[in-house]
Amino acid sequence: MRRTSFADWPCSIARTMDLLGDWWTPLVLREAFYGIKRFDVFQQELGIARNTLTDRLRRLVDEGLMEKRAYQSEPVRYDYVLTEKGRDFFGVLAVMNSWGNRWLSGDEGAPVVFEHDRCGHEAEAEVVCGHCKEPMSAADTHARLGPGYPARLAERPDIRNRFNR
Amino acid sequence: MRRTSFADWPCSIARTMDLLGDWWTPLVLREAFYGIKRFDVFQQELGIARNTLTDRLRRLVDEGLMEKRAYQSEPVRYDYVLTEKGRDFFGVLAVMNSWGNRWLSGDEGAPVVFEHDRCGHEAEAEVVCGHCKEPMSAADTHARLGPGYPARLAERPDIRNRFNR
DNA sequence: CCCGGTGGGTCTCGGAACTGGACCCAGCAG
DNA sequence: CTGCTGGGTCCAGTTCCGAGACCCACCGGG
Repeated sequence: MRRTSFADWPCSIARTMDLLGDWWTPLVLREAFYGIKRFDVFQQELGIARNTLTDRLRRLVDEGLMEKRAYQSEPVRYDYVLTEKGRDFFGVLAVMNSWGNRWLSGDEGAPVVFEHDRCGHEAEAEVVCGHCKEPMSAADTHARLGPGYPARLAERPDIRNRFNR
Repeated sequence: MRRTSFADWPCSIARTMDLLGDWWTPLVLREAFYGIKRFDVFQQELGIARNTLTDRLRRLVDEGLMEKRAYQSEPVRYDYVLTEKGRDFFGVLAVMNSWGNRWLSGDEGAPVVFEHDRCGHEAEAEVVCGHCKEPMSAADTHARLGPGYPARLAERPDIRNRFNR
């Protein structure tokens, strides 16, 4: 009775969660963005069990978000660096950080803030429409079937209903 | 030996993952953004086990992302609607959707795309700096200690090192 | 008055996943 | 030849997850 897999659902959110949707994976990625590369450092900073870390790193490598590199030989030692696919995931973490700063901080304020080097200011991440660059919120955005949506499913009345407004 | 809790870590990403970091919760929220309100519909659309759904909805209500409302009495029937905190989570899902569309779609293209009502165009979500409104990426952003970071921890050399550039 | 349907759940149980800790191995430094 | 470093694997115990059965209040029909 294995966990149901979302990898084949026609939904990028489900697919993303299938890849990264456990408690540790995003934190491993966060460490990687902080510049952590080595197994031991990941392990110490996160306090994660070594086998669990092995597992997460392997999955991230398999899925192409990180790369395992031998950074020396004799003795051969490996480290883990982000690929472009992995670096591109930064946006998700940044938005998650902003949401958490807004809603989960106590009176003392945000634990960690971002600074944007290009403008030199402290700033929260914001989500905007890729076309008009205006903020994008649930109220002014809706979903449509894309080209990759299975035609067979798109016929179903509940699906049509959901995407039809 | 319960799962280690991230709720008290000085990191909004960890706190967010502690709340929502299982496979189902973001999908329940996705359904809510599609306009789903009722228990049965969540259950049928996701194919989630009923007890698991009960659990996820209860946590979302406890954490203030959703609200349980009696929408009729005799018999009393409940539904679940997003609160402001929950609606604000849309950004995270939108960015996750965009990332998945970019990296996890096959040849046939994205399964679901967003349309931004304000400009009327199909558009992917983009993450920008809240200050200068320019795109924010891992390369041009770095993290700093915020006011809510515990002073005691901030002393530690590994922590100082991490946030110091 | 009883039969079944609807909506929103709870109970049970087997299998999977997470955790902590012990163990492993190659190279090298003392 | 002992022990340390770095990058792991193996194992046992506990907890969590998923499927499906069961529950209960109300309603409408015959």
